[in-house]
Amino acid sequence: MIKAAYKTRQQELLISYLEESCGKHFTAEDLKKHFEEQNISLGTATIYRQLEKLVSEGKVLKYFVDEHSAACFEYLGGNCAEDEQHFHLKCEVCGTLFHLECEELAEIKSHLFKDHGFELNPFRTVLYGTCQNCRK
Amino acid sequence: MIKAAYKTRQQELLISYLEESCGKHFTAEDLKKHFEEQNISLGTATIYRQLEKLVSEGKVLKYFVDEHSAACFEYLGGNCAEDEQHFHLKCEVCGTLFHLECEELAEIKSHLFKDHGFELNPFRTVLYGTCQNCRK
DNA sequence: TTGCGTGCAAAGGTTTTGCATGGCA
DNA sequence: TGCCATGCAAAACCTTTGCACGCAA
Repeated sequence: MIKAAYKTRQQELLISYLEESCGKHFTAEDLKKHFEEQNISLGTATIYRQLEKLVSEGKVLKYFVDEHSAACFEYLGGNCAEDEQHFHLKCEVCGTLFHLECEELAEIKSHLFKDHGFELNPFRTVLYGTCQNCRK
Repeated sequence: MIKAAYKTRQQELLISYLEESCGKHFTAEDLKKHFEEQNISLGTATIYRQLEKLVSEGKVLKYFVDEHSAACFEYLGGNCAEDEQHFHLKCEVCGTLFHLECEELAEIKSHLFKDHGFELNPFRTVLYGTCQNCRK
């Protein structure tokens, strides 16, 4: 049984703002404030529910900058969502989000699968570390 | 000004249990339950405060598996600290947290480093997916 | 005796949930 | 009309903090 998935005004507002802001990241509160400033009402629960859906579709990435502070969300865009074959690297120093090419993903993924029976979900996985620039 | 750092019964109990359970991970709640089962009283705040101290001393590792669920703690001190470099695999279905062996870690890590200049932080990174059991 | 550690309960912040209402198809 | 999405408030959740008391040195 498949859910109907209606289109709503709130959904469109949220997605369209995220699309505009590709490459930036937001907390749920950031988003709420943004719409408040425009006198657009968007409930917190709605924001979380929409974001969760987008995350599970691979259109938005969710990650954590600080240990126990709010989650960050970042739009990955239509083009990225299409092909499943990429990883996300998050630099803990500068905060940049990198996209890792397919070959490496395939390598790691198949390694985990063959040797450990573990089927990796690249949508949800974020590799944390330090990028080239920040290591200097 | 240096703090006095008293030795307490609770502290000893906690450390000794962690030492026994080297290589395993716990949430604060796991620890609390463990001591409750033995009819040993150990307040939640005390557990957090002791763990925090151990983390800052580098004897215990603290990491986050799921977005907003409890932090995991793992003893690093003493004998097992050596090369206990491992990855964390989290099954999205059953919720189990697995520890991945060293060789694979090294492989993935050096790959990212050599080919992408990215220095992976294995403590912070959790690989999400589906484990062998849950794929059946 | 001094002052750190403990334990309880309350506060803190983020996210989820229940439920009535609104709105898409 | 049927049923999903929304929004509010309350609940849930983990963790931190305030404060009085206990206990190590």
